[in-house]
Amino acid sequence: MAKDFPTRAENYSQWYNDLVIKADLAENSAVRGCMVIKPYGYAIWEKVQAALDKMFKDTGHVNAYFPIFIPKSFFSKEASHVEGFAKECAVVTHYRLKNSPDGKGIIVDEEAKLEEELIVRPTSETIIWDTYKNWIQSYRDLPILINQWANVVRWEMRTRLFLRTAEFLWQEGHTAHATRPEAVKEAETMLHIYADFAENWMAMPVLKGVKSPAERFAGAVETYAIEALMQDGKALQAGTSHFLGQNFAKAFDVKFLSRENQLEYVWATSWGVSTRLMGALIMSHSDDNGLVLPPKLAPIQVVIVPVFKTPEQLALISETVVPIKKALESKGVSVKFDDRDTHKPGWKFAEYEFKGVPVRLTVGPRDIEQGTIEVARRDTLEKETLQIKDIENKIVHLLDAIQSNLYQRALSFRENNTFRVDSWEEFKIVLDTTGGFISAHWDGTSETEERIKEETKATIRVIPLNNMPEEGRCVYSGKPSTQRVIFARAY
RNA sequence: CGGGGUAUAGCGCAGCUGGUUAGCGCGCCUGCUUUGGGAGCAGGAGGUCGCAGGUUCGAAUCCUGCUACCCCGACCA
Repeated sequence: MAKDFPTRAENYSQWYNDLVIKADLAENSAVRGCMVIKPYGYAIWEKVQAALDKMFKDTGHVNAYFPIFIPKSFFSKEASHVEGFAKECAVVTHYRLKNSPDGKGIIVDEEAKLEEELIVRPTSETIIWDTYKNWIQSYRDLPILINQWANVVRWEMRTRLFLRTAEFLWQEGHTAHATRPEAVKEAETMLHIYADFAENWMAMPVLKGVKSPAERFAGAVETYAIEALMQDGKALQAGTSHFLGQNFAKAFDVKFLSRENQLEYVWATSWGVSTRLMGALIMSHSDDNGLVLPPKLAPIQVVIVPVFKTPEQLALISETVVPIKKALESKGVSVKFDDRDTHKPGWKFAEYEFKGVPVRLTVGPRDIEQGTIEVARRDTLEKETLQIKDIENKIVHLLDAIQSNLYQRALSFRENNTFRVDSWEEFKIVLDTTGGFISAHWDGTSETEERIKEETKATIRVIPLNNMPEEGRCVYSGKPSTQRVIFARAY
């Protein structure tokens, strides 16, 4: 048990906060609401980026970069978009500072006021569509399949490391298409890529679906989302993909001549995942002993801890261990051999366990004598002593086993915490006891959704894709319903 | 932006009904013994007590103003 670390049962929220800090992932900065992502946390993010970036490129997308500043006037061009973001924008109004007349410090030079204020991007649809206008004249210019990796700013009232910060890192894809079906298909393709990444890299099962109109992205015709269930029974929106229709094309006047020589508006999508995925990753697998990382995203997959008293012993151990390290690395496994003599083995065990390193190998004098090695896995905390022979292949298989065990564990947690509910009483009981996903009938109106939110803080997380039609009565209003939707309290 | 709270060593805190030299735990440094689950002992370094002003012989302690942060709401990827 890690010292000075709360259990999940004691206080889930504090457990999360402490974990992020003590596992050295991130910390609060001098700027309110903005985090410093520390090297270990950033290394995980880089793995996330690398995997996603490859998936995007494999599906024909290319990267580009657009400005961090957006002229204020751009924002007002799409009505629902501005309404959605206006309340959380950082605005640049001046471009120069000067020495304060009273000699104390430095002040804004009022003479250096911008003609037009600049918004620090909360998302880039507007600047990008203003740009696409110049790039698109013909159906031959389409599709445009661009992604950018960037930082964005949303001036949130209350922030939490990774889950909600005023500045965050993300990728945003912005595509332009000649036809509606092609754009819809793009939005769905990207949703499936996100789900694939969540499940196969993060080992995090997700529900795929569309958002209700009330939860839809500002400016979208349809918002697709992947939704994951955290260990405390709350839902987390892990990624969104939007079919934007022709809303932005109309707002920015982006038209093209079709094959039929018709002037038409362009169809659009946008899609994104953010550093919030880090929060999802942490809350999906970690335990009361600290972080638990799926091998595919762990910066260090295997750590080797030598047990030694003298430099001679360490040299002897190194002779055994260094070839193992090289053999593993040649199989694409990242290995750290921690031969520091400034920390004791017990300290290192605790340290790497807390940081979620999937596999730990321990080699000491006993092992050298007997040709063995101790293998400890982080997910189950099991230890066993194995013969060194063929250890590389055993480790590679173990990493795969850990990856799939984490997924299975998270999947059964979700299954055990998903409830089919048919009465309002039961609906409230589930929320007040276990939490989790609630599959219930909904009459399809925003009024009912709003009432449920007011009374229980639960919202519709997704209307699942490929939902089976089912006659029923709305769990709240009792009105006829044609399908079940997923409710939960959410982050 | 409403309601509550806090500010003292790198971190977490005590001291605060005015009174010596501001203390404790963790961490850090040195030495010796240790090293297979966060070692022990000894010694040591580290502070404009958030900022500005006031009361007083004397202020971390009392008063006023400011600032920052935290918690609970409203808002949210």
